[in-house]
Amino acid sequence: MPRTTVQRLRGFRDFLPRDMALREHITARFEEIFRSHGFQPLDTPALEYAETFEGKSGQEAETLMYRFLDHGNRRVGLRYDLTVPLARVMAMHPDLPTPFKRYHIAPVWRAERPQKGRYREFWQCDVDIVGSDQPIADAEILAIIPECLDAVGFERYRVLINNRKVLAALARVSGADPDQAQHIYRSIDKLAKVGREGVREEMLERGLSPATADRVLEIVSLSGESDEVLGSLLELLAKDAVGSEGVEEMRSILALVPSFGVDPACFVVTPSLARGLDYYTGVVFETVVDEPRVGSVTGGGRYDELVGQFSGRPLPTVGTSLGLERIIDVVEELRLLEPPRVSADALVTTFDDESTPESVRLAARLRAGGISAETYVGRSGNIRRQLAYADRLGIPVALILGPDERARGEVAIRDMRSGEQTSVPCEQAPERVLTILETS
RNA sequence: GUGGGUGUAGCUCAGCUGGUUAGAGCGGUUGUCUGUGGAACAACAGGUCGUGGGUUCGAGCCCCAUCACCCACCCCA
Repeated sequence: MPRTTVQRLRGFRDFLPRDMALREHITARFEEIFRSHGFQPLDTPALEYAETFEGKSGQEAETLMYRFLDHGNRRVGLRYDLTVPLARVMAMHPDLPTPFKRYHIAPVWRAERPQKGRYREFWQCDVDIVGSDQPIADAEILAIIPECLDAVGFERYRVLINNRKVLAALARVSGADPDQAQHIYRSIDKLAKVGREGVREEMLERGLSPATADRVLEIVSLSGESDEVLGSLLELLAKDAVGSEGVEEMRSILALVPSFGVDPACFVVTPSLARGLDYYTGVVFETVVDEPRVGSVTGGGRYDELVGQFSGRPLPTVGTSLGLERIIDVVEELRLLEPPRVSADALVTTFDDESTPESVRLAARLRAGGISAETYVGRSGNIRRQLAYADRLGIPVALILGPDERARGEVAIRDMRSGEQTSVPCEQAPERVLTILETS
């Protein structure tokens, strides 16, 4: 028989049960937090008209989109992020009450060269608030980031914040040509990576004058307490109305964040933060961790024009994306969470074919009592093999229903961790199993 | 898209300067053990040495190409 090649597409992964345990645990925590803030669930198709995604995120992003012709010769594409589909949904459902708060946990696809912390199919956990231009919306999104990261054990991270308006002002104030603005953003974004000299060199290479480059560097190198940096920024950009507005926005947002119950110390105003996606119009932010080096684990910002690209009627929106696999990489590397067990709580063994129905009924009784229970589905008999099965899967309780027990209307219940085993009347089985589960 | 590294069993690897039938540990299955897991012992299964070509009497080992994976750049979650 000819065999099919056993191969996965590059950058695509299988998630085995041991992987799923952690993934689901983490997404469940995020979901809990999102819902506790009143965000509602949303899902959209993986595949959409290519046009939906085009002209939204930027040139760079577009080259990374999976696009192709379907059987009906339609130009289609796999979603590149969850933000653009949200904008499309808002435009298609103008009756949705605003402000609209939604979360969306789903895979996205990018045809990049895979490497550490980077895959072609990966999951984003997005929260967005559509239809509010108020600082409280930005503040709530920002506050949720540390709440989520803390919930999965993160201890050291920084949420960098900047504002596109400040960036635009920076380009104007330093005397660059308007068409050089993009070059400036590109270069300064690498400040932390290549240092001042590296950024300066790159700006000169891209045709900026030394005087302009130095002025850019002066502003971008500001660091320290957020209040101080904001104050200095305001002075340096005083002549620029939009830039000053951007600074004030950050000030009012950061002033509100502590009221959400998060420690403001993790937020760092970072004038060099640019972010690549074209649709951002106001504050932008991303979270970085120093160890392990996985790049940013979250990214987001305010995009007030994107919905308007679909409906003609702009809706101010702010949101963020948490990168599931990078967060998992950190959690695994630093052993921040114990992966939960995904096996059943109890295994009911089958002694022989004749008594198997009784074992099946016992498992059903356990389930009715709120215990996840499976009956061994391999060949009956050979208790040794069945206990080994429970052991391998990490099932903490095994039940044995042999002739001796049946004669007395009992069942033997074995605590797989301690090896202790006692017989109890069948009716008491759920109670006994629960006791073992609680103590382990 | 650009640069670098690596490809031998499911996993981690060994394989002496090219020399008969390619090995180990772990894992898997089965048995010792037709009423008891984690241990031990034994057996078995599993490999066209990534693929194609070349050099050679002879290639897992040398050369070329190609593919895949990893790392970095670009960009990003």
